[in-house]
Amino acid sequence: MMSKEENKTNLIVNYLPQTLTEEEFRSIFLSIGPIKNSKIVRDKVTGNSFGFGFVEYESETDAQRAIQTLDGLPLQTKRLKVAIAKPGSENIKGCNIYVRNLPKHYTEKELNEMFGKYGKIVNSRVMIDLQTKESKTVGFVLYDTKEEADNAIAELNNKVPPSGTLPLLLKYADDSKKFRQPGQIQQQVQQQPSPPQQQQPFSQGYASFGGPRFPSPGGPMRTPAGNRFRFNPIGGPTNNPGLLNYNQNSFVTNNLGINAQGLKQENGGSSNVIFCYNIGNDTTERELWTLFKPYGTVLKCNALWDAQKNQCKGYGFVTMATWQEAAHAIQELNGYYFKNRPLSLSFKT
DNA sequence: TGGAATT
Repeated sequence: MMSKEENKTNLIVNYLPQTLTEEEFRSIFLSIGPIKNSKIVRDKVTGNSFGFGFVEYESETDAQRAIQTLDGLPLQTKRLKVAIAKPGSENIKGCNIYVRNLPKHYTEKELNEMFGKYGKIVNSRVMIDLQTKESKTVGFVLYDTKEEADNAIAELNNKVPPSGTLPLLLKYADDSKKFRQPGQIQQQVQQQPSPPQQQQPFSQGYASFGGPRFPSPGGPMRTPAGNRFRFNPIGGPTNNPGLLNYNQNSFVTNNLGINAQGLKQENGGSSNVIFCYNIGNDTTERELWTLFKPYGTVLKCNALWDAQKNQCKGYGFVTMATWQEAAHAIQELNGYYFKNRPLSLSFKT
């Protein structure tokens, strides 16, 4: 058996949308290459996703390609973070610190400066209030090792930062494990993707400074904001500057009501139907469903069939549950390469 | 008193 230190094929994937199914998760990563296994980590009792998962590839090359291609992938209101998973046997628990009483003006930058002295920071965040956009003066710092976290708590707990007035309160973030304790059984895990579930409104995403983003120093490559790409679950990635034509800091604002590139609520706000042009002539309705599912509840997929040529006519229609979901899908997928063709998406007129 | 980074 290969020693765990050599294993560079197992990836940890963070910031998964809450509603992402195992099937969708797998299909995104399968587009890179063959997978040994994949799993979204869930609460054993409720089945709720913890928002992260694992994907193990058969080859290191594919694992690296998955990082290059999928790290930073926008999915619903989040951006995936993809990195090599540390071997489970390592001392990787208790590395996450919860911080209270941060000075109001602190962002991750100041947090990293303050905490970086005590070790390698894998991830950090400052929570902000969605309404006021102000810091909640609460944050998290995830270190690489337990020793670093221990050291930071010993050095910084109850200390008043240079620009602050209150002493910092530091705790191990998951010492209580409240949310993982067995509670009352609510419902069994639903394995089937159907029936269509109600999507969470865009505004329910969490926020930290910069919104869901490419987190802090120390981790593997971050896709820079200037190197945006679209991901095509079937045809592979391609550069496309049209994606996320708002800056990362406006993520939260955009989640509250999409208003991008000509997609305006006044052009009906009523049509849920997307006209999909240039889908090629071998595209199935199932493929369309897979393509659009990350953007909401797909009610109907239709690929028009040419009976004479016995092939798809090269266009179709996809009906989403709401105008917002349709707008979101158009915003994300228009111009995006699907089976080596740029999709042309618009509201059905 | 708080999100979701080790199955």
